[in-house]
Amino acid sequence: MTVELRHFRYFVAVAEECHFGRAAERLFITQPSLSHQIRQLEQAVGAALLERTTRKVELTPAGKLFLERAQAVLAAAEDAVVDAARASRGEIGRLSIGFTGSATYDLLPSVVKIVRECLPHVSLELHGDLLTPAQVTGLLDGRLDVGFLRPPVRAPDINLQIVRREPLVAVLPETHPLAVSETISLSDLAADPFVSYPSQIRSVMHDAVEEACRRAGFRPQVALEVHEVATLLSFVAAGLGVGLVPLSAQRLRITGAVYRPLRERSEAVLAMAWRAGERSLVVDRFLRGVQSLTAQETPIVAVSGPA
Amino acid sequence: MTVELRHFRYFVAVAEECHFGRAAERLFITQPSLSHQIRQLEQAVGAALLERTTRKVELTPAGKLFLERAQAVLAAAEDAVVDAARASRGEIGRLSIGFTGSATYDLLPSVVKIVRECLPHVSLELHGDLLTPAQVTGLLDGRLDVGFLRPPVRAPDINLQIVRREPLVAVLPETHPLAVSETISLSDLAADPFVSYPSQIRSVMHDAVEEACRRAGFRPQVALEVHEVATLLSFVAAGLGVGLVPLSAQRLRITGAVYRPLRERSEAVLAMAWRAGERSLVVDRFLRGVQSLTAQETPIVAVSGPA
DNA sequence: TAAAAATACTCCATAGGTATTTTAT
DNA sequence: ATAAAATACCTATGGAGTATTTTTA
Repeated sequence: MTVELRHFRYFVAVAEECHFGRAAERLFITQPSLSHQIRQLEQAVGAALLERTTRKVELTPAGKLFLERAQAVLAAAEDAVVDAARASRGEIGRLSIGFTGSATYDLLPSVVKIVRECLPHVSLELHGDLLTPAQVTGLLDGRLDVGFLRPPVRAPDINLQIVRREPLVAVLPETHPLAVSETISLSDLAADPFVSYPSQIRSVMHDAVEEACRRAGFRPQVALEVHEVATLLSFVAAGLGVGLVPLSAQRLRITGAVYRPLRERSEAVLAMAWRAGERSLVVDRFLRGVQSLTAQETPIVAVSGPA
Repeated sequence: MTVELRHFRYFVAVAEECHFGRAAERLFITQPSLSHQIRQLEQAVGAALLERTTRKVELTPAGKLFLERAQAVLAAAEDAVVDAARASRGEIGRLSIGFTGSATYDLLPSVVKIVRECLPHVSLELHGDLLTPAQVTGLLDGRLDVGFLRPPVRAPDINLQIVRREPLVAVLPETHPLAVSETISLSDLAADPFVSYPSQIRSVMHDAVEEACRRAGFRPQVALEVHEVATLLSFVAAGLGVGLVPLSAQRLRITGAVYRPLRERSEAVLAMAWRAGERSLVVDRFLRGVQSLTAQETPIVAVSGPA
């Protein structure tokens, strides 16, 4: 004999009514059938759950405990069904989103806003400061649903959409001679030590910096390599060198360092990534939400001049 | 169609195996039967839980959520059965015990000790400072399983067993003239104001005090009535009168008041009470535990002379 | 084309029904 | 004496089996 939900339902009815006849009526079955099922349950449990005489039915201590548990089981089973239905309609669910370092700061509020508006009952799981390769593996093995990262991504099965193209800006110690200029030319920094991004792990920001400098006619002398924009800022503020960051990182400020726009054209691309075969309604709605924002050409972060 | 535990079991197997054939094997049923049951489940839920092709089976987002819930439901159902069996064997359970004011202080540690030894997995619920009538109603309506109270109890369906007979001792302000004596005679207190127990609600301690004084040849002038021994002590310490308490209350001390044994014989009886029709193994074992202690004539509290 | 899920049907185990007996107040 | 649970036996729903078809990688 295996215990089924039926047994729980029947037991709860009898325990609540303290009467087989009334319980049977409530369950739309006959009293003998109910008696039989309760007997089966007691046999399966291996203990008496009800103390019955012909005048009254009452719970044994084991029955009292079982009643509480049975009610919990029935509620949990019901919830499982209802919530699965809701999840299939995209009403509830979980969304796991990854951010590359700089995007963490300015994109996160917009993302949270989109989710709260489009997907009110979806819980968010946010992973900041993930470099592109970490996000790609996260997407592929299911730990992430959506990633905000810097291309290129060399993986099939990952869809990409450019969310933002933004210029690089220079970060200078406030004591730097050029800190007095409104804008600066990248070539003026040719002699400065650079705080840049990891070269080993093929960071895209590293490449962007190298490329910008190459076009300005020099190779930067990299004094330090950092993983996070915040670290870069603190090193620049300490006077250890100059750096380049995406415009959006200007959100993040630190005393002792200033941002200055570059006269040269430069570009860092931020893209949104997701699994090509994505089925989830929740992810789908989120993607649409982000797309509608970027489509209307409203820069998610309004830039208000040099910091 | 009603969802049964069977559906949960089958779904979990398929979700874990990601393969109908293997899951069916594991469940000792055939693949078509399993397919049919899963289909029923999906119909009942009203959502696709599995994405199947002939090459692979994978979970939809709703299916992922349902898998977690289903596993929880199955575990809860299993636990309900196992724990009910344990409860019937008295291995787990709850025990709710009431104490009269004075017994709270000296009996509680012994009670906890008995439970920890005889009933290791039983959780204790303790209710202190309950007068006899409150305990009797608590026992009758099931809020208490056992009570330690002072007789008499005028209710059928309640079993009583005397746990301890103890003399009364006098509590005097330390400034009282008789506080210098080793022992005192109750009749010497005939002129003193008394701090005593409630007369309205037929407190047994009140009767015990009245009776002791009557036998000593006087009626006490009751200056104050209190509900708890601790309150009595503080009033005596404040010099508002003298009082009588059961010997066991000596555990409780207060600066400014002293205990003195009485030369007269006096007696306060403490009894253990429980429902006459008690079925619970847990209660039964507890009662036996207490009985074995009182039977061997070991006073639960050793008295070490006047305080 | 081959592996695996779905479909079509058949069968019997058992949930549930009816009639009756037992039991405790 | 009677209300209510247990027992005995019967019925039929539906869970599970066998054989087969459909699907897609």
